[in-house]
Amino acid sequence: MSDFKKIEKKWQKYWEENWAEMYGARDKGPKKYILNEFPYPSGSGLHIGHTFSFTGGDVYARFRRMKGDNVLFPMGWDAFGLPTENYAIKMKRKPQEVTAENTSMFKKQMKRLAFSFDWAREVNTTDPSYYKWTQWIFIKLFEKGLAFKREMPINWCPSCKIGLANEEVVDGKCERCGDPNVVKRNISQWVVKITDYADKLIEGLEGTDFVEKVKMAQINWIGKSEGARIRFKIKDLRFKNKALEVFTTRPDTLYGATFMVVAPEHDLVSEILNSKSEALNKSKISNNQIQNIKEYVEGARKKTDMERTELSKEKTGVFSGLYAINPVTEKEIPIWISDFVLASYGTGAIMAVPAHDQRDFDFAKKFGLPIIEVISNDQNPSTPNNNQLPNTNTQMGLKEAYTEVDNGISINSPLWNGLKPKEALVKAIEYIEKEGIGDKAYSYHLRDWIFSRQHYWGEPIPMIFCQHCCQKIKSQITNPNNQTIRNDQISNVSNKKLEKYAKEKGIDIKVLLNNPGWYPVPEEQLPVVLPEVEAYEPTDTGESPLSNMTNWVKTKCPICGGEAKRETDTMPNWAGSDWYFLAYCIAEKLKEKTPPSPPLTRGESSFDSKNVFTDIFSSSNKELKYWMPVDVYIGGDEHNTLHLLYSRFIYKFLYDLGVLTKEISEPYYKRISHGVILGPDGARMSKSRGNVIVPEVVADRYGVDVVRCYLMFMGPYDATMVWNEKTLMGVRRFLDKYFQFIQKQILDNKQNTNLSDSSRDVKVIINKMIDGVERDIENFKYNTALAKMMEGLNNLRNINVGLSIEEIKTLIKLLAPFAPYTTEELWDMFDKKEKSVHQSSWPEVDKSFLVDSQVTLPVSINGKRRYEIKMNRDDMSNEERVIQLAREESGFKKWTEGKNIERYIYVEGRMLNIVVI
RNA sequence: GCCGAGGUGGCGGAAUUGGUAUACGCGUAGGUCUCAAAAACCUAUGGUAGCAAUAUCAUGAGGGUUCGAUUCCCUCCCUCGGCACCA
Repeated sequence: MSDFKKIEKKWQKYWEENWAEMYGARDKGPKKYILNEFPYPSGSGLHIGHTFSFTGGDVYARFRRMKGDNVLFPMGWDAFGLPTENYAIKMKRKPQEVTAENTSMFKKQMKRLAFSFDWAREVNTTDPSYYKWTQWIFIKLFEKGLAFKREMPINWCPSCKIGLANEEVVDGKCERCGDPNVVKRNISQWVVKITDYADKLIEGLEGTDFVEKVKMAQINWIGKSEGARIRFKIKDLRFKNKALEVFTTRPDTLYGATFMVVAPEHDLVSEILNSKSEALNKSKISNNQIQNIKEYVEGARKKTDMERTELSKEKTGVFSGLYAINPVTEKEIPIWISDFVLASYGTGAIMAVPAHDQRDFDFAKKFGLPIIEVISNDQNPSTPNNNQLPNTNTQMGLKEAYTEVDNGISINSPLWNGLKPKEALVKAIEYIEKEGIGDKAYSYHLRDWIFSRQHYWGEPIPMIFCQHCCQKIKSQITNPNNQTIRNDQISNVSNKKLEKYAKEKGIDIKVLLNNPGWYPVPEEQLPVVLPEVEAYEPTDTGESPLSNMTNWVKTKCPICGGEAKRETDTMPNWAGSDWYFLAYCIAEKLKEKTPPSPPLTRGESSFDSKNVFTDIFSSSNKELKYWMPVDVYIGGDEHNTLHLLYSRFIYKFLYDLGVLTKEISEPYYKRISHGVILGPDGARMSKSRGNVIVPEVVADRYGVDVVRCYLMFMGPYDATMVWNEKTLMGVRRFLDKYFQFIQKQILDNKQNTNLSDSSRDVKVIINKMIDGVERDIENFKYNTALAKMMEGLNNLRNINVGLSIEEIKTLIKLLAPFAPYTTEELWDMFDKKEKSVHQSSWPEVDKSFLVDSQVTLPVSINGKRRYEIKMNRDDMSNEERVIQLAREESGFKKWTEGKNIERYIYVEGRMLNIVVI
C-alpha cells in the first residue's frame, strides 16, 4: 500500500469521531479488563518499547472486543518524576506545563499507532483530582499505624539530592542516575510498614495466574525464612537483665554456637560506648578496647553498602569485651562486632556456628575462635558422644563449614543427638520454647518502605506537624530510642483533645503517640495541592523545595488549633501507580469533582464534598466490583518486583480497610511480561549509542500497520529481540500481498455474481486459519498467529479460486487486530456499507472443516518414519482400514519382509507405527 | 552460591505438550522481467553419500524410560534473567 499515509489519516479521523462507540467500555456484559502499565510521559516521546508492549495489549483488546467482550483497555500517565523536574529546572518552566505538553504528544502518537484505548477513562497521577486519592490512601495508612515517621539512616544520592528506598539502590548505585556514591544519611522519614503484609503478599500469589518467574521474583524478594529467635543472656554487670536476641534458621546447631556477632549499628554497641566509666571499670572492658570499638564502628559507618559487600571475602571485626551464655551448653561465649552482620535483617545479631556456616567459619578462622562440630556427615558416627559435651573446642582440621540440611546427623548435642537436621530442628524449637529461651519465628528480606522524597514534583504528603502537641506528648512519655509505644506507657498520657480526636477518627491512640505531633490533613481539605514555587531545585540540606514556601507550610494544628507546619516531603514515584488500576474503573466519579485549574497555590481547597471518599471507595461500589480484578496485566520485567509488590500491597491494604469488594483479594489475575527490543546492533537502545529506533520514523516510511505487525512477528511476546529491518520488509511484503489478494477477491466477486460454492480445500484453509489465529492470540503467541495467516494466504494464492463474501470478510477480520488501517480500508470496499471492521464479530470456526479431504499419514516402523499413505478423511477414524491401507503400500513389504509384526499403534490422524522384530 | 527461564538450520524462530523435527519469515543460490540495476514474482535451500529414487546422521553433551523423546527422568556443560555476607 503505497498510499498508506492517506489511508491512515482517513481512518484516524473516522475513529476519532466514533471513538466512544468503538472503543469505550460499557458497564455491562462479560467484562475483560486488559491493562498495559501506564508510561512515564518523557520529553522524547513514545519509544519503540512502548509501541511493542502497547501493540500487544491492543491486539488482545481488539480481539476480545470482536469476541463480544466488554473490554476495558485504558491508558493514563505516571507523570510525577525526576526527568520532568530536572527538565523544568533547566528550562525554567513549570513541571505542570511540561507534563501537559508531553502527555499530549504521547496521546497523539498513540492515536496514530491505532491503540484502541478508552480515552474517556484517562488518568494522570499529577492531576490533583487524582492525587487527592493517593493522599487519602496515605492518610489511611497512617491511621492504621502502617505509616510512621522515623529518624533513620537512609540511602542518600548526592547527585539526585534525594533519599532512596532500599529497592532503588542497585549494586550500591543510585538506580536513577547510576551515581555509585550513595551514602547513608540520618533523615527523618515517613516509613510504610509493607512488612506487615509479607505473608499475605506471598499467600495471595496462589490465586493468581502469574508466570512462574514473576511469582518467584516476588517470593524471593519477600524472602521469608523460618527459624527461631533465641535469647542469650549477657554475662556482664551492666547488662545482667538483658538478653541478646538472635534469629537463626538453624536452631538445631545451637550446641555449636561458640561466639556471637552483632552489627556495628546494634543497640548493644552504642550502649557499650555510652557506658559511664565507673561501670566500665567494674566490667572487664578496658579503655583501649572501647577505643578499638569506636574506631571500628566509625569505619563501618563510613563504608557504603557497596563497599561492605564488596569486601566480603575478608572478614573484619572487633571483640566487644562482653560474653554471653549459650543456653544449652551454659558456656561463656564472646560477643564480637562485625559488619558482615546486617543491622537491617533479623535482630541485627547472630549466634555464630562456625562448623556449619561458611561466614561464621571464615570469621572464626580469622580470629582464632573455637569451632565445634554438631552435625556429622557420617551417617553412623563411630563415637556418638552420647550426652557428653566435647572438651576440645577447636577442630582446625575442618576446611569449610558443613552446611547440609538434608543429610548428616546431629552429634555433640545431648538433647537431639542422632537426629537428622530437620528432625533436630523441630526438637530444638520445642525445647527452647519449653524452656522460655526462645520462640519459633520467621524473618523476611523485605524491608519497610521509605516513603519520603525531598523533591518538588511528587504528591505532597498530607501531614501536619504541631510542635506544641509534640512537646506535650513527649513530656508525658519517655521514649528515648524511638521505640514503638507500649500499652503500659499509654496510661501516663492525659490529653483529652487527643483522645477525642482519636475516637472520632477511629484511630488507635498509640498511632498518635508513636508519631508525636503528627496529624493527617483533614480529609475535607484534600487534596493538598502542590503550590507553585519559584525554584524547584532540590537542596543539599535534605529538605524539599517546598520547605521554602512559608505561606504554604504554615497551617493550623487540627487538634490544638495552634500554629503548625505542613510536611514538605513528597511521595515516591510508586505512590501514584499503586492504585491506578482502580482509578480506571471509577474514572468518571473521580472526574465529577474536577479541581479548579490552575492548581491552587494554597493547600486548603474547597471543591470537595465531605462524603465523596466513602462514596468512591466502598465495598459496594459497583464499578470496582464489576471490573476488578485486572484480567491481563502487561508490563516489563523491571516492574515484576517493586511496582507489582507495592501495588498488590496497597490493594490488600484497601481490601482490609473494607473499602473494596470482598470477593477479590488480588488486583491482578494474570501477569504477562513483555520482552525488550534491542537496537539493530544487538545492544540496548540508547541515544549515546545512536541505535535508537523511533516508531514515528519507521511508521512514516512503511506505515503503522507494518510497524505493528513486524513488532508482533519478531518473536515471542516475552522475548528479547533484535531490531532487523530485513525481517520488517518480509512483513511488509506479506501485508501488501494480503491487501492485493483481498482487493482482487472483492473486485472479482462484484463482477461475478454467480460464484459456485468454494471447494472444501478453501474452507479447510480458512477454518484452520480462524482456529489457529484465535488460539494463538488467546495465548499471546502473536508471532505464530501471523505465521498462520501468512501460511493461509500462501495456500489460498496457490489454489487461485474465487472466495465468497463471507470468506473474504473472515480473512479481513482475522488480520484486523494486528493491522487496523489495512483491514478497515478493505472492509470499506464492499458495496453494502457496514460499521467498522473493528466492531464486527470474530468469525466462528466450523470444526468439520479442520481436516483436509485427502489426508497423508506417515507410517513408521519401530518409531522411524518410513513411508506414507494417502486416504480420504472419512477413513481416518477407521483403524482397521488404515492398517489395511498401510499393508497394501509397497513400502510395507520392503520394511517388514522377514520380520514378525508385533503390533500396530495408531494415533488417529497423526501416524501409524508398526512394531516389528 | 541460591532461585527462575532457556540451549533446535547461516539467522529470528515453529512443533497441536509423547506422535511426519526445522512451520512462518530473513538470508543465500538459480531463474523470469529489464539496456542495466532495484523492486516484484517463481524455484531450490539442515549435514553427509548419490545422477536419482533413497539411505544415513542431526534439537548443548552423555545415559535412561518408551513402539516412538526437541518434549518425561538422571548426570554434566553453557547462556540469559532475578536475588545475594539474609544468619
